[in-house]
This record gives sequence, C-alpha cells and structure tokens, in this order.
Amino acid sequence: MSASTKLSTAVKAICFLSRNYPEPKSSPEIAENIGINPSKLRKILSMLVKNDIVNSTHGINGGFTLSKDSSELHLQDIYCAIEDRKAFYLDVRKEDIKKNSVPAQLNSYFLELFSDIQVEIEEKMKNITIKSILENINNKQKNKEH
Amino acid sequence: MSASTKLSTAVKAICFLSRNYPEPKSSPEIAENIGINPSKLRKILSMLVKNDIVNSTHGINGGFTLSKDSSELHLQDIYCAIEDRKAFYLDVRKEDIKKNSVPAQLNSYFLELFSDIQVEIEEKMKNITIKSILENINNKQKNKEH
DNA sequence: TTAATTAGTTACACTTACTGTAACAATTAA
DNA sequence: TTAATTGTTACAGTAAGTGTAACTAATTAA
Repeated sequence: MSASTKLSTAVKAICFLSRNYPEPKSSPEIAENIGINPSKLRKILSMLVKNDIVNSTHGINGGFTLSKDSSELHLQDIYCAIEDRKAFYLDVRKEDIKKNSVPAQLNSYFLELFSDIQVEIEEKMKNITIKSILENINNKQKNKEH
Repeated sequence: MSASTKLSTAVKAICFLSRNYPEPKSSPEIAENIGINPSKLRKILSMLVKNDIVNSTHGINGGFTLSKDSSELHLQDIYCAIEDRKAFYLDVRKEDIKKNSVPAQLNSYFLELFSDIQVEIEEKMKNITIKSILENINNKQKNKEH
C-alpha cells in the first residue's frame, strides 16, 4: 500500500469517526463504510492509536474514537503517524560509482532536490486540517445541488 | 525502476554526454561510467532519442550524443520523455464505495490534492536546466576544496 | 558484399514486494 | 468467566521489479 493510498484510507476512517463522534466504532463498521478489509484497517488505525490521533477500547461495545477535535488534526500529523519514512519518499539509484565522481555528485544533487520537494509537500499538509477537508467537500456538494 | 531513480539515471547519462560533446559515446561506455547495465541504459536512452533529447547512430564508432545545448535541456523535458504517467504519480485506493458517499468525495479531494502537488513539482523541474545542475555541482566542489 | 559494431527490443528467470485473508494473542467490559 | 474487540503474526498467492542475456535492425568500414 503506497504512502498516498494509506494516507487517504486513514483520512476516510478519521472522517467516519468524526461524523459519529463520540460513539466508538468497530473496525468492521469502519471498514464496511470505506471499503477495505477490517484486518488491514486495524493495522493502519493501530498506528494512529500509538500517535494519539485516535483512541481505542477493547471488549464489548469497544472500538475507535477520535482523540482530538477535527480542527486540531493536521494532515501532516496523520501522515507522520502512518509512515516512518519521509513523505512521498523519492530515491536515487545506489549503484557502485566512484566517490566524488560526477555521477556521485549528481546523486547528492538529486537527494537534495527530492528532499526539498518533500519539505514543500509536508508544509502543504501542515496547513490542512480534517475540519477544513470536511468543509471543503461539503461546499463542493452544495454547489452540485444548485 | 521508480520515476525518481529513472530520472536521476537519465540525467547522469546526459551529463556524461554533455562533458564529452560532440564525441558519440556507446552504451557500454556510458553504463560503465554511471554504474548501470548497458541494456537497461539503452531502454532509457531510447526514450530520450524518441523525444529528441539525444541522437543515436548505429554501427562502428556509433553511439549517443546530445541533440541540444545543456542550457536548453530542462529537467521537465527529460522527465516527460521517460515517464508516460504524470510526475511522481500519487494514487488513492480504488475500492468499491457508494457514489457520492463521503469516502467517494474524499477520493476526489485527494486526487485533486495530489494533482496540485504534481503540478508544483513539474513547475519546479521546468526551471532547472542541465547546465544549471552542472554549475551547481561545480560550485559545490569548489567550496569543498577551500 | 561482407564483416563488425552498435542501437533497439524482447524474453526470461530470479527475486522482491504487495495483497488479501485468516488465524491467533492480548485486552477489556459485562 | 465469557464474549467481543483490538492488535499482531503468518502465509499463500499474485504482481511487480531487477538484472541479464539474446536477438533483430541498422550502419559503417574494409
């Protein structure tokens, strides 16, 4: 599952929890709503639990709830929780080339360029909250109805 | 081979051709310099040939040469030549969810967001030429020697 | 015309990674 | 203690990536 796919899946689950707050929702319930396997979903949600984005309670009537208000949940937080590598990781070929050769210097150049791009993406995600996403799609829906 | 890896490989080959211009260089020569299999390199270079970025001549003393000056070669051109999909393609999960449901709307939202990111990356690449890359690594090298 | 050399393409075995699912272990509430 | 739920592990099956070789087509030199 790619980073971008995982991110959108996590956000779908979070939005589902946000709309049902404060009622705990089980993995089969959430999974059914967003169209994914419950086991796979639990893997993703367990990482959100570890990062204090959602709470989980075991046992009867247990499930997942949001731990923060949607206005305090930034896309960047969610991304960092589910991905240990940096955002949208981009790589160069790690071939065996001579040190300080032009190809080796180009490797450094591209790693730096890709790193810059990653920082820009992350900055973008810092400015997006779950609340703003939900407002965004609500507005789109209203415009459709006119 | 990921898009980013292919891009950096192509640029390494192009820089090698730029430094040896106008002498044609064969795929084994280039491959040896940048540390890659000649056959794989030919696959990448053949796409650059189709997009008029490098020329190729068959037969004895044949090989590859640059078809443009390094100041007229933009990173974006190279990227488009070797990748049919959009830059650094990001995707959402194509699960079976109800039309117009919130998860479906979130899919649209993320596709739009990822598309925006792609456009930004491509804009960045439009402003980078092979010449500027070579100057950049030359300056870095000079600073090291001080 | 022939031989040699090189690009361009195809094929294939090998490995690696991804996928979906199930099963199990750990935890909690009734 | 039992049942339900999270959290984790395992695994078979599939898909994708990798490296390499081999083949075809094109071109040049002798």
